[in-house]
Amino acid sequence: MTPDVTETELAVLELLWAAGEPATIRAISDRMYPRGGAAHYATVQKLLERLEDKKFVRRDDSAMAHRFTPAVAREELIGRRLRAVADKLCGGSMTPLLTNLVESRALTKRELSELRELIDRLDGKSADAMPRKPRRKS
Amino acid sequence: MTPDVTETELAVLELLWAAGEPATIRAISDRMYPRGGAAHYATVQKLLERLEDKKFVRRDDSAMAHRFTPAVAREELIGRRLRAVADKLCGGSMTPLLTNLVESRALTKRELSELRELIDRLDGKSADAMPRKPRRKS
DNA sequence: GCGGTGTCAGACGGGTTGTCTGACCTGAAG
DNA sequence: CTTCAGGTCAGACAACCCGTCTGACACCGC
Repeated sequence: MTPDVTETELAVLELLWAAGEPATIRAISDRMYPRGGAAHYATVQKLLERLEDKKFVRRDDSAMAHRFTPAVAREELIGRRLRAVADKLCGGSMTPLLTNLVESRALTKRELSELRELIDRLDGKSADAMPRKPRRKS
Repeated sequence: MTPDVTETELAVLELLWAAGEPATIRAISDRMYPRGGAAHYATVQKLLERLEDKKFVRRDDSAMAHRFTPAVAREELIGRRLRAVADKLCGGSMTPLLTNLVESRALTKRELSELRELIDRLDGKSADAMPRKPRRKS
């Protein structure tokens, strides 16, 4: 369930994301393997086929040269992998990931304050308790 | 470089973490495969060997029954995987992970405020020259 | 000696992954 | 019509990984 993409499949996805519009196999192939022959073309073809199977790209086969577009955004992929980490290592809870990130000093002061802003915004929006005030009901 | 552990290898690591003290192959094997034979024992042996190669466990071979202890903490593993995600999907920057995590609504109000506490603590410790608008405090 | 308990090296079988080949289809140029 | 460039599809292929398992050997206490 909830499959993941391979390294090379990810490279294809990256190109699709970068393209911003439906792309053909040749377009991808030419970028991935400049002066690559028919074999490389076929490789890309197979990668796209597998990506389609896993629902990571959509295929438009109305025209003769099929057009492919990403079916998931990069953030979606990030989310999946984060959830995978949380599932396997934290019993599904995301909090340890957060604390690990914050404590690892991998964040600049600037990022820290950005994060604080984010929390404040979300805290105010999604929930019902405002600072210092008791809750209301929706 | 920077190898990762397999699903089953992780199971072994979990047992080592849970044990809290150096454990022998048999101890692990008995827990992983109750009423498992010599084959399962050998499986655990191989798993530990590979874990040792990857520097995830340390081996004490002074006594006849070697004792194994984890060489990395769970948080370390979490950190590695997070960094892997960041490297492959965010060009190495951790920020997208953060925003994704926070925006995914996977956090309860309680966790949010805990996180805020953490940030406040860390931010205040590392440098406190930054004036901040008053934040409610407990 | 012998059985129980270790260790170590290595094979095996299935699955995945990237690569590549071949047969077929189609539309346009010669 | 034939040819041919460009597509599509199915499938083979080698290499690798991973969990499993086997076999040979070492050590100890009885």
